[in-house]
Amino acid sequence: MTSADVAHRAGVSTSAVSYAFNGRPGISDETRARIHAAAKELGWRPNSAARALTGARAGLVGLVIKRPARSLGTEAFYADLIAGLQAGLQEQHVALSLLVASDLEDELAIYREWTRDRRVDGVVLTDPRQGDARLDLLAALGLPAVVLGNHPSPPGQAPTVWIDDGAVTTSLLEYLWALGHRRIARVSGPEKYEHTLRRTNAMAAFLAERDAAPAEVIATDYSESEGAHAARYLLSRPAPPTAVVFDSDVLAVAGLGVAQEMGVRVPRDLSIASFDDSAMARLVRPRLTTMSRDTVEFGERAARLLLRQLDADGPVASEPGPVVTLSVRDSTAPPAAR
Amino acid sequence: MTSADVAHRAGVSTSAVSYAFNGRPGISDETRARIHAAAKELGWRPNSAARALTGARAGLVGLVIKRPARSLGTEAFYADLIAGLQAGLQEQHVALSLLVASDLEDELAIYREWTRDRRVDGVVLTDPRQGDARLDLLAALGLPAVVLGNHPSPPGQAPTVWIDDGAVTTSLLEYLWALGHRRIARVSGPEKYEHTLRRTNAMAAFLAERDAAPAEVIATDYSESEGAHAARYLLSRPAPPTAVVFDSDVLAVAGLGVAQEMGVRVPRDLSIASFDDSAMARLVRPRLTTMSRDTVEFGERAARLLLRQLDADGPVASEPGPVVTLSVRDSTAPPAAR
DNA sequence: TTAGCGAACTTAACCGCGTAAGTCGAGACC
DNA sequence: GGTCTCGACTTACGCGGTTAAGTTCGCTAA
Repeated sequence: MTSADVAHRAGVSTSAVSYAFNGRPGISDETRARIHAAAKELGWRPNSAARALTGARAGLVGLVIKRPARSLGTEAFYADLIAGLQAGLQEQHVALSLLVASDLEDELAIYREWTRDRRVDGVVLTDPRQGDARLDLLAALGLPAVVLGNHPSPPGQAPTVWIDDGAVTTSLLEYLWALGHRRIARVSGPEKYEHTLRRTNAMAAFLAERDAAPAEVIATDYSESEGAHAARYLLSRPAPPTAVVFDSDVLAVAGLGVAQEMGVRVPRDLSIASFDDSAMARLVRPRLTTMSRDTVEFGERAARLLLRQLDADGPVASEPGPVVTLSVRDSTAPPAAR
Repeated sequence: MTSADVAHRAGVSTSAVSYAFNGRPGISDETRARIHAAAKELGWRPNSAARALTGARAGLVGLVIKRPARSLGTEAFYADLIAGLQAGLQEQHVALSLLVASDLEDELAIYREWTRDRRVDGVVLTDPRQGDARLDLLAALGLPAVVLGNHPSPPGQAPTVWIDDGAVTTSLLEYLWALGHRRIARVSGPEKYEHTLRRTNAMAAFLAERDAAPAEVIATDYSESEGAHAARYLLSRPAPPTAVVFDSDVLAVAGLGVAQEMGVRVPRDLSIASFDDSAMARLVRPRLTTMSRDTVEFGERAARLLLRQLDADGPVASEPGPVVTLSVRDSTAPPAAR
């Protein structure tokens, strides 16, 4: 079953089939329809390897995950993201290829190789940093990309599906502030990530506006152990915070566990809130108040933006991601009266 | 950078390069070494699209996930599995391609398409059932596969990396029995899966051997809501169980939440144990006693078995997966004296 | 001495598609 | 009426490998 079969059935040459399938001019509408009909009858679709070989689409999009492989399962983010990307790509019969890189050099090498072999048509980038080396490399390689980030990307760079973590942070803090919390601490992710910085800055601005003392922020590597450690530290201070926000739900659940062990009642003695929602946040007791973002939808949008970019010749504009909403559950309450 | 460049540098023809790289005879050891040296100097590796086109390796292995896309993130299993597969495949520069199927028909269609396009060299199958239609199709298509299952596969079928869920079940029950539990219930996964059946049978046999009453088993679709529902039902019986085992940790955590809401103290009034370990089991309070299996390792073994099968001409033998061990944590204790 | 043979390579024909360059016929134009 | 142009296709070649079918050549055996 090759394009020759389709060509024969439609009474044309294989190049006519190729032109028809790639939406190129030089084929009358009538013939084009006849070719598509023939292909449909035979159940033919262009062989992806052959297309990749001639420099056309490979029908494959890549995602590099730069985390220690073992930690992948801990967080729902990547799993949800993958599910979303999948859904978005499937519409155009594009598959997703996954690679786990151990460090930046590794990741860059993968992009080089993918480009060299035309293995993928484009890639999805997560966890952007400031002055991200990957963006420069991808631009140099000419490999189309879409970034999951915090703000529209500057012209000339890969488009971003963005969620403004600053605004999200502010919403969450407004809620806690309204409850009456004045000593709010934060257990964050690594400072190198842009979203971490954005949250930090937004929090600082929020408190400054209200003439409150700066928040204590403890950075972690997102691991349970560092989350637990940070929580233990915060709760054993002379004047412990009345509320702690955690950058991920794994951190939050780890923190919750520590609180329970220390006999700190949540939410009575301590309110806990988390960015990042997931099943875990709903499953623990008390259930966690979180900022919930539809990660699957986030992935779907990224996939579609990437496909649009592949179809378009020129640059494509960034676009906002799904709306983030506050899910108030049982882990937050007004601070206990002193 | 093509094989011609390498050939030129080594002073041979491109076919010599091809033979050398594919370990075929007809090339002297000396020449072979020279060719490999030349390739290394130039940083050349065969273009995967071109190889796929001629019917050789595509350098891609497929994994179809047949779960509602939204639920992917809930369970750590797939994420861990993916991480493991990745690690195992990377050794031979084989990538992983992922597809989410909504139902069996979908999944079968994907295998057909992958075969037709030679898109993947082989696939990994999870959640085998009895008389699994996928195995028949894959055999018919001649698409190499590896199954993550419960027992060595019968000759002529795709090899399995197996973990005997029956034995695992028995271990867990022995522990609970030794603690003194006599009314043990179970919240299981869907009955259609082989591992569910194996556990059910093992549990029945275990109790029968000890002249105990058969256990109450409630099947769910692995969702939090059905898990919670099952737990609520069990705990409101006239003579509630003193211990409940859950087939997955999501179910277990959902059950734990219900117990806490109902004022049932864990582990004092009720012991909870789970097959499937993950970060969540360690993060909740009380921490869950689980049978823990290294899912990442499971994936790695599957990947290596698949690669071995691709290299081998004939059939490859099944092999045991990683050892499953009991992790005793805080959710189990002797039953309260009546 | 010469046919025979196997090891070591090379030549050439694909694999299935994309596309630049060519062909052909019909209408436009002067 | 003859040349031009343009749309609609076709021919022919290349992408980067694999591999069946040669081609050498040194060596053995009768």
